[in-house]
Amino acid sequence: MLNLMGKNDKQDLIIEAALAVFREKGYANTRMADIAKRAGVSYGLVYHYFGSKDVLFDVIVDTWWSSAHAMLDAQKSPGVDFEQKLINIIRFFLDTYANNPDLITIFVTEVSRSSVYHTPKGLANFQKTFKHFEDIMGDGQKSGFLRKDIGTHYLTYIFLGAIEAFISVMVLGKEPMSAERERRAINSINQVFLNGARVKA
Amino acid sequence: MLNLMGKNDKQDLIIEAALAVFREKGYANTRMADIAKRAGVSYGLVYHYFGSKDVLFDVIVDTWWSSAHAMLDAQKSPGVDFEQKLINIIRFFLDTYANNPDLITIFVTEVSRSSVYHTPKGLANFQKTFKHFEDIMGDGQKSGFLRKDIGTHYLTYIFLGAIEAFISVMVLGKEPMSAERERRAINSINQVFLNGARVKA
Amino acid sequence: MLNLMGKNDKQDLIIEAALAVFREKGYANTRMADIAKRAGVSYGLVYHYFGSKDVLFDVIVDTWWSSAHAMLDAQKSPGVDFEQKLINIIRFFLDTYANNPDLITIFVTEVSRSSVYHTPKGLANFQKTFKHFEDIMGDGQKSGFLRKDIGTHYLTYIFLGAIEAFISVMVLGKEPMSAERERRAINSINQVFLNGARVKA
Amino acid sequence: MLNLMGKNDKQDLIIEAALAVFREKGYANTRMADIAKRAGVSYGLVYHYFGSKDVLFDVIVDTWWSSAHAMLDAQKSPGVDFEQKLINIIRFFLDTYANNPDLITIFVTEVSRSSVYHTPKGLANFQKTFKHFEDIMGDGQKSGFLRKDIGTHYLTYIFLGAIEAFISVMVLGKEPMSAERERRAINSINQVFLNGARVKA
DNA sequence: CATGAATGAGGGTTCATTCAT
DNA sequence: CATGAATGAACCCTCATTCAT
Repeated sequence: MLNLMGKNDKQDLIIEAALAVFREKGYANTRMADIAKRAGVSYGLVYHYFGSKDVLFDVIVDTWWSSAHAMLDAQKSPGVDFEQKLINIIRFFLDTYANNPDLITIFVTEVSRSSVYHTPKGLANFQKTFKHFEDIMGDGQKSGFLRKDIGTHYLTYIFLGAIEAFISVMVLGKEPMSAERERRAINSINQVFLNGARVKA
Repeated sequence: MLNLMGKNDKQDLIIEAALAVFREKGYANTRMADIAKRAGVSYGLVYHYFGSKDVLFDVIVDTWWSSAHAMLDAQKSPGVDFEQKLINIIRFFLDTYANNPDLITIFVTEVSRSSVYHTPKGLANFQKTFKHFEDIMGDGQKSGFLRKDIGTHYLTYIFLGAIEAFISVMVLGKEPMSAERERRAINSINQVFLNGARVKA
Repeated sequence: MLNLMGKNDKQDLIIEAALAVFREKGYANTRMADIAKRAGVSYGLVYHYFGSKDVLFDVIVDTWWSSAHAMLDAQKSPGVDFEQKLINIIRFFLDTYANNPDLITIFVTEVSRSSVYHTPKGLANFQKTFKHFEDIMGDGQKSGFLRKDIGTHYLTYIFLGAIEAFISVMVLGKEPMSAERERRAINSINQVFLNGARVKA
Repeated sequence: MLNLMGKNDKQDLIIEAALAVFREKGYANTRMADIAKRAGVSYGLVYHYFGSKDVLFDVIVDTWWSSAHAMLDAQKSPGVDFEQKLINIIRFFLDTYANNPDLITIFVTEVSRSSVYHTPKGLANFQKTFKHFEDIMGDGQKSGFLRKDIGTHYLTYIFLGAIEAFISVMVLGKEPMSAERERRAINSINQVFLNGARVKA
């Protein structure tokens, strides 16, 4: 399933082992020896390929940010219906949770807050993502779809926050994903974000 | 400003120093020596009062959870207008950010994801909080204020997610809080959550 | 029962607590705080009276050596029957075990080997005791009671070794003492030491 | 001289250094840094091989108990003359003293009392040894060589006590061993144990 | 490529001791 | 006499990283 480096060799074994161990124990409690053992290689080899624990973690984290940025870039084409864009974005996160739970768990538990706060690179990636969202919200306002009396910042808080909260609860509760759950999540987030939670008069 | 223990003695100095250092460096990179030095006390005194780094951190984290649980409990009284409850909740987070930025920063960067995922106690606290939110949303549905076609889980994702996203962005960007910003945040989150982001027909 | 210092006050409470804790945990694993807590006093007071952990331990150990030296001195009077001397000596150890098990346990487990080997004072006390035994054996040879073809060193090894082995087994096995057991022990040690273990022709 | 692990590598260097340092300073006052320095290896290598100070000590102590148990097992063959068994046992201790004084010194000063009293493993080893001695004494009684009116417990106290006292005095006095001294020790212990110290009528 | 022995700086923790009250 | 808050040197252990083979 996963083949981050393009070569199905020891490097991939190490990456996959690292994903599993980082998810289970968190960055601070992960030992390079754990990763090597899980990958079935000597731990000299981990250094041969990745140089340091930090670099290995970065490789994984970059995988995440790259895919997120790519997905958000893809939503910039003006031809797509706005509501469909929102659905695409939600679906991207849910699919990642379904297909690569280790990766998104690491993102949620190790990167989304701590690493973003404590490293310049993390902050830059976060801000880039946030900017993507704001741009999309700005487009929605320009096209007359979204209300203009709420700043794009706030629209992003609500929409991104909802997705993140959903994913986080799945991760924190280690809940499995299903097609039905995915359908309902997309619909609910979309419904409330666009139409509000209040009963209409 | 802060006086968690009710006595303005060495224990408080240590707690305040710990808040500052944990926020600056994160749990993993915090040295007990840093805390002692910042508090202006000897190395051993931190252990005299708190026993271990872990316990010291827990004391701080418990402060947060306790105040959050207390605030949410207070919203359970049926006499209060539902929309006012939402505003109270949003305001609690914003006020904490304004008055105790170290505490909420530690919560956002060290506790809200990582600790919740990796410790049973963290998970329990999170689930208790989530349950509080769901109960409130359930009350809103029963009273006819909120739509019933969206589950309380999803309503919570949207509302809690929005608040958390807002606070997180403030924390991550180290942005200052102001009365005007607070007013606008409350209004925006409330508006979109209740009425939706879509332009009305 | 025990009143080592002659005053039944805090000092005695501390000594008694120290006896109990040193026996339970051994010197290395005994905390001054444990002793203070067991005695029901603040641990500043332990220092007030005894100055240091080392001194406190020494006070206890000296109690032992003093009583042992005094008993052995008392056996020097020429008027006493030699076999009775041996019995007196054996009985002294057994009675101490019965009346002050903490003290003799500390002697066996903490002093008799380790402290004797590692401290000059311990060695001096041991050598003084050994000399006492040798003198007694020498007297036994001079009076024509003991064989002269075995050096007093070796006679001491056998006799002292037997007593020590008996006491140690009691201590190590935490076995209770009884009058019957005491009678048999005295008789057996005496019998074998004087007449040998071999079946007579 | 000593090669406990069968490979003359770093592990052996560490074991040999540990023997020397544990003997000189005792367990409590031994620093892992001392052992590493004495062995001429880095600090971490001691942990690489032995995991902890405790384990390192245990490895050494197990060496002792194993050899003692093996020797005692070897005396169970019925074909050997009983008096020769006693001599073999005495000689084993004296030879160990001559060939591996560090090991037996550690046993006498750190293990024989304190560790036996304070650790279950130590107690079990001691009891196994004591049982060996009792069995041998029981065989001596059955074969008609030893008197039956003295329990095997007491015969063991006398015989084992004598050996231990002899070795302990050598250790505590740091006395050198010689062939002549060994011959005399064996003869004296054997003589008194079998025939008694009393002048025959 | 691959191994794992070897390194050593770093950090949490302990606990005997001091001293102001 | 009595207390216990305060001190800080000492030490065990961890683990990322290096490097000879």
